[in-house]
Amino acid sequence: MADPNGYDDSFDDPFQPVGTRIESAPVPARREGGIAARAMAARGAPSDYLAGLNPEQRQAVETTEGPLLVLAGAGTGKTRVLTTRIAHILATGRARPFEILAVTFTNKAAREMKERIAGFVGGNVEGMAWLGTFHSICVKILRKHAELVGLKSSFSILDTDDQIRLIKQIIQAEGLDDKRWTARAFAGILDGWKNRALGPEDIAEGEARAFANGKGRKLYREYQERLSILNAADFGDLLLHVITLFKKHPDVLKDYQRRFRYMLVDEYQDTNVAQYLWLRLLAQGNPNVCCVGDDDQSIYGWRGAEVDNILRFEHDFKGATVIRLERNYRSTSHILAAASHLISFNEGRLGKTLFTDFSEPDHDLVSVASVWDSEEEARTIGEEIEALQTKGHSLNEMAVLVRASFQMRSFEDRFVTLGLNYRVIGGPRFYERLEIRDAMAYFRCVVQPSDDLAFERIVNTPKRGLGEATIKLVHGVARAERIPLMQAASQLIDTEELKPKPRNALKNVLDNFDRWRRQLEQMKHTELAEIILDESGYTEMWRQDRSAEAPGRLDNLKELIRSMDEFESMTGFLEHISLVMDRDSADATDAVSIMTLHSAKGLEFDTVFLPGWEEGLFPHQRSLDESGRAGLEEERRLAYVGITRAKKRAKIYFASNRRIHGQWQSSLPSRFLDELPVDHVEIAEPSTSYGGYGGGGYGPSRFDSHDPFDTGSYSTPGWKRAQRARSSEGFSEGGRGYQSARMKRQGPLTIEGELVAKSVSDTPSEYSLGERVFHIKFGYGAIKSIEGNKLTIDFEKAGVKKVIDSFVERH
DNA sequence: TCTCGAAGCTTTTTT
DNA sequence: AGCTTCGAGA
Repeated sequence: MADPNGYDDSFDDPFQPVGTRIESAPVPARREGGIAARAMAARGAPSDYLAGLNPEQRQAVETTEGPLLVLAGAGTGKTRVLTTRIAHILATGRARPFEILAVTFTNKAAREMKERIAGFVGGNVEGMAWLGTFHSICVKILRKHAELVGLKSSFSILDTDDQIRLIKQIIQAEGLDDKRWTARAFAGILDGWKNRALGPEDIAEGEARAFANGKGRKLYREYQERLSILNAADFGDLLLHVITLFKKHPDVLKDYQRRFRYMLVDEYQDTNVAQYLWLRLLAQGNPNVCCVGDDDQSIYGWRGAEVDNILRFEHDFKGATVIRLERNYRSTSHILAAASHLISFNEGRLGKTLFTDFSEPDHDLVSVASVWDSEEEARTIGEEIEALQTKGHSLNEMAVLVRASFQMRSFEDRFVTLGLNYRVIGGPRFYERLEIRDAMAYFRCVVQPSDDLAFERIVNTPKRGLGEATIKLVHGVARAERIPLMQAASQLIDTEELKPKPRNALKNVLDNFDRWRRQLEQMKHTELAEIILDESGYTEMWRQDRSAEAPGRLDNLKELIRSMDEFESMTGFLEHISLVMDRDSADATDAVSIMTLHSAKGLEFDTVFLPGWEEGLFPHQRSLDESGRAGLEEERRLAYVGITRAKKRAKIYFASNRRIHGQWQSSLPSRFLDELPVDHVEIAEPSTSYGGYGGGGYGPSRFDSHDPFDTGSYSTPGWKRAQRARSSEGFSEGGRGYQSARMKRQGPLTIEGELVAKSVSDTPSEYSLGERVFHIKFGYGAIKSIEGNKLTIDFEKAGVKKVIDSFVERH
């Protein structure tokens, strides 16, 4: 990324800060060799980039004005249209690079788009400042206007892990049983709300009550307050804050509306309500919105995507043009026929019919094979891969696409024994690893002393004897004084609340951070990073660790520092990481890919293996339980995505027996098998002696009597969960007792963001000299001197001690 | 405060 | 079955 800080307008961008309205946009001096200059130089020869487009694609590129929905079926050249369109807008001088907003969902997609545009325009895409993910664009906007939504421009971005830990604290602070009401569960609910752009005040009463005996709304509110104290935003907030900003500050919105002359959204079927609202606000000033997507490939409903957005496009954006791209350039006619027939079982589609000229008599039919269990499945697929390999097919052109990641294991096992190269895509990501997150927490504490979550993570990693008891004290001070943990800790070590051992340990940690913070300015950030990990004892901790993973972790830490080198500063690096959690795994070796169907979207392979087509696994039972018909349709789209990944060969498998959660279960073939067109499918011969399931062969009649929506509903996990939830309601009014004493000191929860930065001396103690007070640990005593919020007290039993005022009570 | 054994969860994933 | 998380004892 050329712009590590994400909010640095070094490009030739006449951005006007809020308030200074641009009445007539000044034309900036064009930089020699800049993207616009080059693009405009290419003007007059549009045929260059338009050549080779089919009529529909060309129309999609040239319909620049007004709302446009491009329904791009699988393999119809969607990305090509998107990038050519941008090139076209630039080349015809309709807009300058920084006047185009182009949104994608993943960083990978953004990167690819940048590369391809660069290909058209000749190298330099720097000027495409507003090409990125929803989130990265929001961050960019927010950094500029943070104050308007109650944040400071330096706000940090919480990842899922931080979020869960924070929620957990809030649930505990509420005195709720954090087992019954798990942080994870609430995070999910919260996510749902934020995806729908609902603030604490907007959620429906019923929904707010459903969690934690009606405390849902309160928890939400408290969570948001904590975030603002921490000067942090979670992923959902990035969008929501921008929406709020746009709504409350029409002048700011207007600036952006004016700036973005053309807007493009990729994968529109994956947008959620918040993203839709975001786009709508921007589009109010300017109708040139082009959304590209495929309703048949909407597979992220479970994380808030609204297929409705794409289905309603014509309604929402008046006068919209709809263009269908139906000519498929990827797959054989058999594969297309299979996919099309399958997806036709879905209702409520916008409807596309993919076609291709790519049809030869020797093309393979889509194959369906029955196997005994997952081991045989892996064995069979392994053999087929080896057979193809001997025929000269590249492993890179083969992929095993599974429904759930636990299925990957049997393939890995098998491929290892066969000595077959494979790579797993989408496994645990680099930046999610424990050691990386720990290291990052150290860096975060250095850069942002108020990053409580980071501090908590590493105070006692490696072990320093700073256990729960000590942390609780620090927390107490922080909460009472409304200051960050580190600041609270530094106050605490001036007193005698702590025993000498933890006190020294804590002092040591704080001194270290102070020193590192000073070094930050003098030293190269990579060098400092190494120093931090060394001096903190973190590296040493893993060196001492005798477990098998330890050496790998040390390698990862080295890799982390190496990757920091690409960034200009620690801050730039941290920003990048919080938004870009993926890592380029540009691996040159020839290998079979193993991945989930979800992560396969957008990819293509000559040969695709689709194992595990069994009822309960695919379609997944939980999807059916939770979302009924809609769930089934989404699963079907997933099947469609799977099949359409194949260029030449699609091979489907189902096992009669599968071990799920350690339990062997016999399984029925997926209903999706019956939805494949007989003419384009062959039933593969059982490759091993005990092939086949139950009665042999699969027949369409099998499921006729099998309505998934009224069978066995009393034993499904969903029903059981519902039962459990119901029975638990009512008698969990507990958590009384010690809670009330604690609550007293918390005071009002409405806080101005600035209070966070307040230092001790500003808040004089409410106690007076000579006053008799009670301290939980030291007992009764009289105040001898006051220094800010630190009191020196002569205790009747414990003698003279220095303590913090929030730990004593008047008596 | 740390370490070990027991007890719970396990769909899909990005930012 | 296997991984993480939690609670009891050293």
